[in-house]
Amino acid sequence: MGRHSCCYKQKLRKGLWSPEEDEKLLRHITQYGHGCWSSVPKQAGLQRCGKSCRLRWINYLRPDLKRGAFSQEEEDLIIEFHAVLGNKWSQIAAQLPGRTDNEIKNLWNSCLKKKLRQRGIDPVTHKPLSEVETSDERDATSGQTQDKVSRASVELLSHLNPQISSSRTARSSKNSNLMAPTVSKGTIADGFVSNHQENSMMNICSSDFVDNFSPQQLNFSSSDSRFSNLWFTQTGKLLGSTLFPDFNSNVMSTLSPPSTNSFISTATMGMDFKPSDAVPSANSTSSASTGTADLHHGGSYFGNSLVSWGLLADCGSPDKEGSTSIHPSDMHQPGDFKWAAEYFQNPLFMAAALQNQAQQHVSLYNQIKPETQFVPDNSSSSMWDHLQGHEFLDNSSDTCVKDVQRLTALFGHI
DNA sequence: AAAGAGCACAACCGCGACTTC
DNA sequence: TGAAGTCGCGGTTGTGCTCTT
Repeated sequence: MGRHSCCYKQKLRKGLWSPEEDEKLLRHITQYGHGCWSSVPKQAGLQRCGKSCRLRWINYLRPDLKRGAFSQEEEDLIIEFHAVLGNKWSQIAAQLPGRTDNEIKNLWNSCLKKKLRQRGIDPVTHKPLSEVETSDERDATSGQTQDKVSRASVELLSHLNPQISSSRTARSSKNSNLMAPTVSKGTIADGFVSNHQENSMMNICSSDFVDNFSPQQLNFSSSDSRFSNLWFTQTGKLLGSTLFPDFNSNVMSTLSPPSTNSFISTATMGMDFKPSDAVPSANSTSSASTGTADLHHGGSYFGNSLVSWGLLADCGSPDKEGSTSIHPSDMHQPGDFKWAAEYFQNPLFMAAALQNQAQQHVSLYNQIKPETQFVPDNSSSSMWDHLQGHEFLDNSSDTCVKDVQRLTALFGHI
C-alpha cells in the first residue's frame, strides 16, 4: 500500500495550483461532483493526481470555506477541542464550520502553541507548564508524557462513540450510515458505563419511558436511517436522538439531576444548556466562562479540561438561518448521511452541531448537489414541523411516554 | 538596500484502514 | 483470501511574504 500509485506517474504537475487549474477543478466538481478522486484529474483535464485534486478542493476551493483570520472565539474553541481530542485535526475542524483541518493544524503549529506557552500552559497536555515540567522529571524514563492526556481523552471518547476510537473507522461510515445504534450492541456501554452510571441513565429515562422502548419494539438497525439517529444504552434504553435536539434537551433535562460521577449523564446535562439561556444572540459567542461544565470523570481524564457548554450551546442556536428542515425520509442513501455522520461522530458536540451547523450543511449540500435537494416531504411536513416545534415535547416527565409514543408513531408514519 | 531570519500558509508525503476485484 | 486500488488523516516540507538587522 502506502503511496498512491498515481504519484509515481510521470507528467503530473506538482506545487502551487494555477488559477486555470483551480477553475477547471471547480467547474468539474460543481458540475459533476468529485466521485472517484482518482478519475477527477482526467475528467477535468488536469495534470494532477487525484489526491492533489482532493486536497485542493477540501482546503481551498470548497464553497463553504471561511476566509480570513480566525476569531478569538474560534481560537478558544480550537484550544478547548484540542485539550479533549488532541491532534485530531479533522475532528476539530468538524466542529468549526468553514475551517479545514489543514488550516487549524497550521494555526495551531504557528500560533496557538506559542500563545499557550506564553500563558504558561503546556500545549501538549494543556496543563500548567510548571506542573508538566515536574511530571516530566518524574516521567523522564518513559518519555510517554507527550500527548498522554489527549490520547486518554480520545480513548474515553471512543468508549462513548466507537467512531472516535479510530478516525479510520469513522471513515467507514460512508457506507454504513450513522453508527450510533451500535451502542445497543454494547460497544459504548461495555466496560465503561458502570451500574451507577447506567442507573443515572435510568433516572434520565423514567421507568415508563424505558419500558416503552426496547430494541425489539423499535427494531432499529444501522441500515435503517429512520432509527440510526437514536442513542441507546446497552440494554436498549433510549438516551436521546441526534435528529431531534429538542427531544434530548427537554426529555433529558427534566428527568435527572446532574451526576458528578457519570460522564455520560454530565455530558447529557450539558445538552441542558439552551442557547437562549447561555447567550444573548445566535451570532455573538459567549465568553469561555459562560456555562462551563467541568467534565470531571473520577479525577482522571477530564480533570483539567474545561469544555464550554455555553459556547457549544451557542453553536447550537436553532433556526439561525431560517427554518430549513432535513426530513429523515429524504436521507435515503448512505452518501446522504456522510456529512451528517461526520458532524455527529462526537456525541459531546452533536447537540451543538445538530441545531445549527447541520442546517448550514443542508444549505451547502444543496449548493453542491442541487440534484439531491433536501426538500421537506409535503406528505408528512405537518408532522415534521410539529416535531420541530417546541410544543412537541413539553417538560413533564409524565408526558414523555406519550411523547415517545407519538415519536414512535411518527417513525411509523415516515 | 540587501540579506537572512521568521512566519504563515499551501501542498506534499507516508501511512493505515477500508474497498474492490 | 490476498493483492491492488482508493481514501483520508497527521506530519512534514516548500514557498513566498514580511520583518529585522
